[in-house]
Amino acid sequence: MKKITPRSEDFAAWYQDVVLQGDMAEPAEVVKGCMVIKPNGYAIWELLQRELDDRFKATGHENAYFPLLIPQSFLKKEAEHVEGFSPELAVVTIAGGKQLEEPYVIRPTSETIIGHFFARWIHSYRDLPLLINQWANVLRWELRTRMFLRTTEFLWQEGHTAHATHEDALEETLRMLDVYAEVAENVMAMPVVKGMKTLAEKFAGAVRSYSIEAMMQNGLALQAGTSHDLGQNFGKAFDVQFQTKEGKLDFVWQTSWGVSTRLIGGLVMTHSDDKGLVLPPKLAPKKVVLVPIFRKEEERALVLEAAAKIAKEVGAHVDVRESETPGSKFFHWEQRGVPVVLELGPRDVASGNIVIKRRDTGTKDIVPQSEVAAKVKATLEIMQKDLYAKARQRLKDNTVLANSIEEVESILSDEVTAEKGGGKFVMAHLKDDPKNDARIKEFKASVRNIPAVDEFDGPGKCILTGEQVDRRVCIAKAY
RNA sequence: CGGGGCGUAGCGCAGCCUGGUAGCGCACCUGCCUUGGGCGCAGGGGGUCGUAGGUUCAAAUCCUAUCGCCCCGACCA
Repeated sequence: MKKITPRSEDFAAWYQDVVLQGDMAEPAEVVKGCMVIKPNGYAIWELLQRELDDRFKATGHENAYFPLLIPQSFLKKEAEHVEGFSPELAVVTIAGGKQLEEPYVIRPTSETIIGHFFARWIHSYRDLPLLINQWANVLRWELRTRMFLRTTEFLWQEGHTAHATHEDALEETLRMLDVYAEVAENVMAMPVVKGMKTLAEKFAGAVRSYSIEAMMQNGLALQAGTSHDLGQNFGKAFDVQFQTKEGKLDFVWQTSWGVSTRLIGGLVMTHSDDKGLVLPPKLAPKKVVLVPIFRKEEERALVLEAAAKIAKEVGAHVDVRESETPGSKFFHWEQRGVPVVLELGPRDVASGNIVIKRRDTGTKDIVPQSEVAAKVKATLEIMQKDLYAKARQRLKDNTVLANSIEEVESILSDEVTAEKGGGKFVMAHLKDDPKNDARIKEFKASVRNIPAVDEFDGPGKCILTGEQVDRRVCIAKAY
């Protein structure tokens, strides 16, 4: 059986091993940079989709679907947008055996084509706000890919909304950022730093971008979700005008926001260990698996009967496979991140007990069968909380302050970070200016965001320009 | 696109230097035996050695060309 590379040895190899051994996905092989999401991985995505979609609906959004192909000219209508995405576009030039008069691009994101349709649908302030979400695949020709974290094609949702005022649009932008942060923390048990992107790092075509940033076990940052205040940029590019209450014409104020299957990569790198996948109970397709154990034929019937009864009570999957031994079943479910595994053998049938094992801590408890349902429920709840607490502590322990550019650079230097597992979130005072971002990039780090909540010491002088800024920004190396 | 590595059974690899019957581990199939952390034993199936050309009596092995994949970097959710 193939071993999982320990995190301490090679974090990137560990990540690949966990994904493969957890049977979540595999490289598509015949399609460059793409992956096949296998049932075990897709089930996690479905649970995550449900959690997100429920919240989108609860905040007034409706789902819709727009075409995969976008006329090439659409991309060019917003200057920054085309500049930002051009390098990574795949273009359809031939269809039906004929050269197309105007090529289509395969959507890298859908602001442009949605903008086009918004222009047709919106005429009055009464049509606003328009709150649309799309679940879709998009394609970006990335130079380097990693399963879930960055693939050529990926699955995501993209919210697109139009509002009558900038205030409304900004409120929406921040509301959805909050939704993302809430799902990340309460569902994925993945703490995040919520904040505003610098001007250098914002989405191509946005006025301002906001993000949630998570810290992986090696200390690298992962941008886990983004929400954009698009201002009137796309409104003007696509002529999305409406008549105000006062009878004047104005362009709509738009937002867009998205999270992707990348979240699954973040989930893996937040909780999993050297034995394989660890899933927070809320995102575990199988929360409880019961492994029956028996020797003799007469034991078999007794054990399976008891197992079926208990499984029904606690909602467990019984692993009845004849071809595998209990030992191999334990490894099997461990690698797949099942939060709780129950062991039931002749000893337990005789004593009326059952063995309950937690995936994250590896601890085994023996409890009376009469209490197993309550015990499982409690264990799942505790595990969800513990995973979050552990990740929160890691984020806290690896967030440090720095008061000079030299200090930032030395903390993030190659000797201690990246594959070595010593990555940090470095908090420093830095003016939001692309020139300053460029200086940070010199040592392969970036400003992740300017936190919405200042948990540190308030205003200070920019470590590069000496100008007064109102809080520290988060600097880190990132995926 | 720059640097490095690799293409041999489903997967992971050895064989290549020094040309001569296609090999190992895992997985798979059959039977027996086992089952509280990856059971064991016996038998079995499966490969135009990435592709194309060349050298040779003979090529996985030597030569030439070509295609593809992976890793590191630049780009990025």
